[in-house]
Amino acid sequence: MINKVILIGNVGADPEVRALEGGVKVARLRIATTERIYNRQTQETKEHTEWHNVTLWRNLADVADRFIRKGSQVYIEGSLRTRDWTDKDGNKRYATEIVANDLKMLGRRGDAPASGADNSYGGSYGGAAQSSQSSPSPSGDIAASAPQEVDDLPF
Amino acid sequence: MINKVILIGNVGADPEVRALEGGVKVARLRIATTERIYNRQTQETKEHTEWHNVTLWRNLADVADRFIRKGSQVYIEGSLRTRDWTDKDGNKRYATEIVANDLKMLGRRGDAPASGADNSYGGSYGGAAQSSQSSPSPSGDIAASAPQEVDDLPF
Amino acid sequence: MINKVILIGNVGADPEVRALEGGVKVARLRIATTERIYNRQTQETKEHTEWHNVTLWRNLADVADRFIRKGSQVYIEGSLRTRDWTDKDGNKRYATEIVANDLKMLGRRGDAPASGADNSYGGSYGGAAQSSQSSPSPSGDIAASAPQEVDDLPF
Amino acid sequence: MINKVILIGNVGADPEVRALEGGVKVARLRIATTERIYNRQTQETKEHTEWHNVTLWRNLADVADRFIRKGSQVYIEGSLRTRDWTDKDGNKRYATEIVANDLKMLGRRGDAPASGADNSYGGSYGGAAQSSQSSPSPSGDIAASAPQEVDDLPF
DNA sequence: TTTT
DNA sequence: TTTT
Repeated sequence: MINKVILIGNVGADPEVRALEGGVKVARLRIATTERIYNRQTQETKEHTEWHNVTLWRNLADVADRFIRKGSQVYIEGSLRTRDWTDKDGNKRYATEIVANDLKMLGRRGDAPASGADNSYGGSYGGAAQSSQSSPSPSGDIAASAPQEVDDLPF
Repeated sequence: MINKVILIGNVGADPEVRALEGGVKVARLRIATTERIYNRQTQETKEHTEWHNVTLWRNLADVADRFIRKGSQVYIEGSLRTRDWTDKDGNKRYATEIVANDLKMLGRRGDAPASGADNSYGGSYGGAAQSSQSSPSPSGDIAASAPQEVDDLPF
Repeated sequence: MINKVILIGNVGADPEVRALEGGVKVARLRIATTERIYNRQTQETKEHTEWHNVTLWRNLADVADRFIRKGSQVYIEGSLRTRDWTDKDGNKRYATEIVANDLKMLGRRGDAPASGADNSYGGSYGGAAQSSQSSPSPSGDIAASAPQEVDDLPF
Repeated sequence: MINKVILIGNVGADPEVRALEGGVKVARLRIATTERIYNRQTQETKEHTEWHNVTLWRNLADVADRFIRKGSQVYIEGSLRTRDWTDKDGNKRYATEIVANDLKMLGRRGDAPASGADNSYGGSYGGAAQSSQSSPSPSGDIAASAPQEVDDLPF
């Protein structure tokens, strides 16, 4: 009835983007959420990083494609989906992913994702990606697979 | 950084509960979240049910053990955790679960999980379940792995 | 950037529903969320009830109108909105409300809101409301101001 | 039963911090959440900024005091609380606030809150603030009853 | 004003 | 395997 996931974390690699037959765009992101856990017994703090597979469709895929790079900090809202199949050894396999329905870029406008600040992008993307990199990388509120509409709200 | 899941759904089977060496209690729940999806093209409404594996520890496991039965409607808040191992065929396997940090029972006090709708509590559960059934079955706000404490809040 | 409220609670009174000029429907709900707070010092448990003003528009208003009654347990997702005005004494006044973008009814189908099970509804609503009462009162997944659409998703 | 608020936004001013008798620390933040709303009729996009009053206690107040400045981007999780009183004109007054139970700083480590983008920290804050500014300003995951710090995230 |  |  309610199946909701909220993530804030860093992107582990540039998004994988492809277009399905029919032109529908899909993107896939790996997102790390790191937490520190204090063990009262041993008085030690341990760090645990969890990696999440996020799938984005259409507009959200496009936003990811244009603005998200390895190292970007993002907010994701979505829902859980587990796919299953039978592998070559005849075993039932499962993979759980988050299907996004919202995506926001965090940090300030000029934020350099990852090591991109100091260099490294050099020539690795084609013209379009290049230019979107050099254009002002928006901070949040891009996105919205279903842009809100209003007509006569009295406020 | 933020790794949060919120579920509202129905429990597919009585909880599996066990105690680890050391006495720590763990429970496992299967929770179904069903959504209806309207396809504008075909004008059809399709239903999709997603099944979630939820793990509860200590107090939350105890609450699940005592109050949750097949059919119960519950609210779960928790975080995603993916375990991995190598199976007998040498393949890397993954399983994603939700580790609960909050659990509330939904519906009203007298709500019958599952077939209880017809008022057939009388004898319909075994001894143990009986007694937990006949004790005041709380609606919500049981739980709390980390019970809130207050001492001097000025409100 | 993110302004999100999630409530699960009981409705304090039947919804107030009206139609604006132009036919747009609006409903207002009062929702109580009660929590129990344990004070370790005094070893006492105190209960605190918080009352929330929820505004619902269009489809959600219609769902509230038809299915929600005093005592209903509901899930609300929405966002915070504070209105301000100047009162007759010239003071700036503020009122904060939750504008809903999702609404689900909790509990099982046959759940009686409040004391409605044993009586009281009798004749208190007009024909339409009556019939909607006697029609299957949906548990959840009614609603959706923005119904999901799918056309070519590969799952 | 569930009374949950999630905010991501920018802080409008340095936190107001004070200590109650007994030494308990409290901080108050003003947080702006801005959304863009597309009006299909007029094909215009309007921007709306909502301001939230957030109250933080003890550890969270301390974190706010040390690390949050005007312009900081933050994640807040908390619950709604409405206080009421009677004003000098005898009117019942209400004020709604969010009592935080989690706080994370967003953006990367070196992120300059507000006008800091140009590296102009030099002398712009008073002594105490200075030192907290010059200490490693963590990006997120400080905070909370279980303070979390990061310095060497590999991405 | 709801619920437990 | 739940619920509607």
